Amino acid sequence: MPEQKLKRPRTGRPDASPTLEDVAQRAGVSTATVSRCLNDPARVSEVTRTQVLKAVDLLGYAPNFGARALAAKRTDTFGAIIPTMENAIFARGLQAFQEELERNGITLLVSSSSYSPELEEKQIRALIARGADALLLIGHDRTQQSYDLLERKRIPHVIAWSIAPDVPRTSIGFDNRTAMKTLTHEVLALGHRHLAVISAPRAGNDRARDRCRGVVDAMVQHNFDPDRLRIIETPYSISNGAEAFQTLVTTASRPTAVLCGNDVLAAGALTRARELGLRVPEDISITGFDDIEIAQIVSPGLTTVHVPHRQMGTHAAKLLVAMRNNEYADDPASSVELDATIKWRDSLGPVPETGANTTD
Amino acid sequence: MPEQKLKRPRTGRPDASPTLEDVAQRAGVSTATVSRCLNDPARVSEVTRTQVLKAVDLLGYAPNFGARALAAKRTDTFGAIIPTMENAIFARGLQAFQEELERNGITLLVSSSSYSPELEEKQIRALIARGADALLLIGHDRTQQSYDLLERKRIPHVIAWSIAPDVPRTSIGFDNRTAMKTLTHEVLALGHRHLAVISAPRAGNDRARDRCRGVVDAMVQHNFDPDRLRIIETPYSISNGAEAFQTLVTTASRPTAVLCGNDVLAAGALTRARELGLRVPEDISITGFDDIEIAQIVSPGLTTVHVPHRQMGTHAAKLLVAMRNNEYADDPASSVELDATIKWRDSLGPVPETGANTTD
DNA sequence: TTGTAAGCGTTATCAG
DNA sequence: CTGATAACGCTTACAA
Repeated sequence: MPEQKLKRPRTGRPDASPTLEDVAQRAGVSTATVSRCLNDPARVSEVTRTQVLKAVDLLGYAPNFGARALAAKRTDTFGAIIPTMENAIFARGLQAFQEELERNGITLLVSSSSYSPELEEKQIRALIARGADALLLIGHDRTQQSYDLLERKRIPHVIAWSIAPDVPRTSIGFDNRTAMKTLTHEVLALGHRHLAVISAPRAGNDRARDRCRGVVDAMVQHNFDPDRLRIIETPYSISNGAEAFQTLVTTASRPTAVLCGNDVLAAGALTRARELGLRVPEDISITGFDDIEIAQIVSPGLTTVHVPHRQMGTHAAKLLVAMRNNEYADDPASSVELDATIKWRDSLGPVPETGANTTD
Repeated sequence: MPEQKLKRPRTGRPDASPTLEDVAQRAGVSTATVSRCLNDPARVSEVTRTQVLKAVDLLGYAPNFGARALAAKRTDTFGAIIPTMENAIFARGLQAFQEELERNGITLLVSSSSYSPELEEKQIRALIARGADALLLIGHDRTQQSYDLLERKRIPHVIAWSIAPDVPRTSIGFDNRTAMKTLTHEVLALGHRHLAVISAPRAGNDRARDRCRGVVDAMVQHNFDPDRLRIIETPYSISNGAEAFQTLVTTASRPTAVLCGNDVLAAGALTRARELGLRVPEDISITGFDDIEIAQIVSPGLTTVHVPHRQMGTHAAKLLVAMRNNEYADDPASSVELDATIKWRDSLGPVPETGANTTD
């Protein structure tokens, strides 16, 4: 007597999750039909579709992620690697990125690299290993291995927060250098001659590097000697900003304006200025970069560079979705440059009249 | 002539990712052995292990996520659903959670519910569908369906940021009610009689509810009529905090102390106070809750309740890992209550002497 | 429009 | 200690 071909007797596991097969049985159709119903409803007849869908929610069926990934060779999961989650710099952009992905039925996996290219490489590997279909990366500085890996595995990726016109990579961002240069022009126009900048470490961080360069550009353009520009590098954090500021102002020749690489650093500088009894901007001017929330709650409000966070996030998501769907139609030509504009508040003012600090 | 059994000829796809089989062939062993090498190295001999590992990195092999998930029935991915990513309230705790998971080789999937139980239910479904092995949830308020789902699918989960001693669920947090009560005691001890609170909407948010209750508790204990306590509910955001504060102080009987449900609201209140020309704490006192970074950069520094964010995150992760490994050894007895203490800064001071606002 | 069946790349059970 | 081999649950040609 031939053994009856009864697949998956399901004995003794009354509570296990229902499978496609269960639904198929219930609806009296094949698993293929059920699958189609779920993935491409248009391809099945009205009547069977209703049958199937009824069975689906009767059984509370939900597809098995692993199985689907294995068979379809895609996870509908994208990854994003940002330098840090500890402050809000990337929060708004990431939020927008996520929202756009969600509209496309894609889940976001986020990890952070602590501003280290080596760590980022590890994260890229991890994300790929977890089946990320595409990746969002911040800035252009990373190990060659990272790029090779992305290339070899054919992982669609876009680079945000920075543009590098000369480089053949899809990116969406703004020109950090020009933005900072513009801001510096304003500072100089207010009469400041003695500037200093508090920057993030420039190694492995093209945004930080470009911003510093922007300051230099402006100085050069005004015929000031850029070698006299004091730059302190320190990781982004409120307290580091405060420390750096203190170092700067307790120096013999104190600057009249301190340009910070971002708002977090600037917030720290501002706080310390207050603690030291320095009035901003009467005694000293301070500027930020990013225009995140703290820029408007510190006192005085921070004059800073407004960065189109949400736009970048949304656009990056759209780009990435398109790239994934076109099966790696990576095209540097679809790169986008957005504008970063100055946001005036109160922390930047004219140079103080007292000549005590002038060294010119 | 029997056809030669040559699995996976791999013709024409020279760049596809190598599989276990490729590695096995290369190393001259079976796929089973390779798998063991990777998952339980102790169970294979020294020599073959070296062979296999050599082949592995020669080929740059990385396991396929979907296949592994399908076969092993686990993804090594945990999920976390937090009410919001828009401010830093949960950032530090989540960071710690993530770090601990990473130590255990687990990836974190984060999503946010916008403080809506319905949305949270959707997120729970989504995370489970994506194969999350375990879940971190915030607070106890959620739909019954959410709990049922978790139960039915046997998903290990812990609840953080809140404790509910009477409820049989594994949780790790602090007592929001008592913490707020303690803070209120201090406020009352400073002579304030006319209090107001700016809270997040209490529906679906047990933390917010408990904090308000704490204020009432303290008032009752001091024999003050809690009905005279003005409570404004508004979603967490700087600008909402500012608006609520303005409403409060432009009212006929202005409070001398405003207790805010969290630091974000308080920062808004503080900012608006300044804009309105009110000195804090000389004219009016303001308190926060959470002790996130902005609490120390606003001016004056915010007197607030320090919440053990990182501890919660780390502990939650440990708990969850243990639960997953013990195959759902969910035990409410392993719940942990941490301490939340008052962090004194400068925004809370004695009640102003001018009797203009006293209504007692 | 629907069904059949061949994978997808692992893990895990059992023999050897 | 190692090798066959049967799942795992789904997608997707290919046929009917």
